[in-house]
Amino acid sequence: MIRLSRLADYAVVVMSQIAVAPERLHTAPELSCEVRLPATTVSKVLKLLHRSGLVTSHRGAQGGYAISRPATAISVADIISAVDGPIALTDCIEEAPGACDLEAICPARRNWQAINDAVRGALAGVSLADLTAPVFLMPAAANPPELGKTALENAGANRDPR
Amino acid sequence: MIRLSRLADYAVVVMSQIAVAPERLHTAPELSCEVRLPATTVSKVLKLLHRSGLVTSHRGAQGGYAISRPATAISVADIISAVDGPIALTDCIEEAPGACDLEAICPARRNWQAINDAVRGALAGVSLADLTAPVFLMPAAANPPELGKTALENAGANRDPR
DNA sequence: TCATTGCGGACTAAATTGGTCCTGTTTGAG
DNA sequence: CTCAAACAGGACCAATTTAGTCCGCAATGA
Repeated sequence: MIRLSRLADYAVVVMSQIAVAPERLHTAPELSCEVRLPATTVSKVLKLLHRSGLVTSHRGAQGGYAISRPATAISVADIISAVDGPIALTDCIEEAPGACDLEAICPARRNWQAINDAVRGALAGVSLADLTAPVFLMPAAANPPELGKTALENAGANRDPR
Repeated sequence: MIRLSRLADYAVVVMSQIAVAPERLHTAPELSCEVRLPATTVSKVLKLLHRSGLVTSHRGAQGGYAISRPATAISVADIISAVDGPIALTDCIEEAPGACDLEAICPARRNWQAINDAVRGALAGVSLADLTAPVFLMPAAANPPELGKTALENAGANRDPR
């Protein structure tokens, strides 16, 4: 189903929650409660987010987590890859060459990279700030125009209310 | 890992193979051989592709599968959803409302749809013809660590080479 | 009429994932 | 100085999902 892992889903939700009060520290139990997810699981997610530098942590009593940079500077792609590892639709994207014995003959192989980048671009085009905004506008508006047309912008154009 | 199911991967490869000789019929065993995948599995994939109308089938001796429309009119998104079902990154996209008890409070929920569409758009933007074209390769084959310019943009530009 | 080929679904085995738990370590408060 | 609150890291198990196989049936052309 080309589904996101559940942990990645959680991560986005948790990050959104933190982003609501960016200045404050948030403890794992507190977030767990706000977000209605098991404390241990939330904790696990937070650890992963911390490892990738998306949140800062403070140990000890009165400790907790805080967002490490403005929500506009964190993309959904960042969050997903923090929990799930690099965004790679197929094995042959991250594996060493030779891992797949089809390499020589597979006409698609060559282009998986492009497909993958398309998806990654789409996810990179949505920031955490976009998510918490009450109404999600196409982020092209929110992003520096120097980036040029983003995948999401295109995607937005393609957006078929199927 | 936001990974494609292996079956979806296979499906793309198999479709590519069929697309190479669009006029001919291809039997499952034949394709299995060309693509170096177990015959039973290839067969399974072909059945799924047929159900979604991506290939036509002819039973009986001398039967086989053929592509149902020009490769330019089949997108990667079509193939993936034929095998894996609708492209839905999270549960709450396809499930009935109320399935998730976070609905009321989750600030991200509302926007998953947009993210999902972005990804789907990216996949819909690449056609089977693009995949089989020898030169779908984008100029920046080694893409930058930062994903400023997106693959989709390039992909879009390369679209429909003939 | 028979070999070939697709059709549909049931079933099993393996891989992945989610979720829990346990044992540190750090640090502020009392 | 001590204790409790909080994070850190990893081992572990259970449940779900997925891949892959197999079976009997149906169609069809030689």
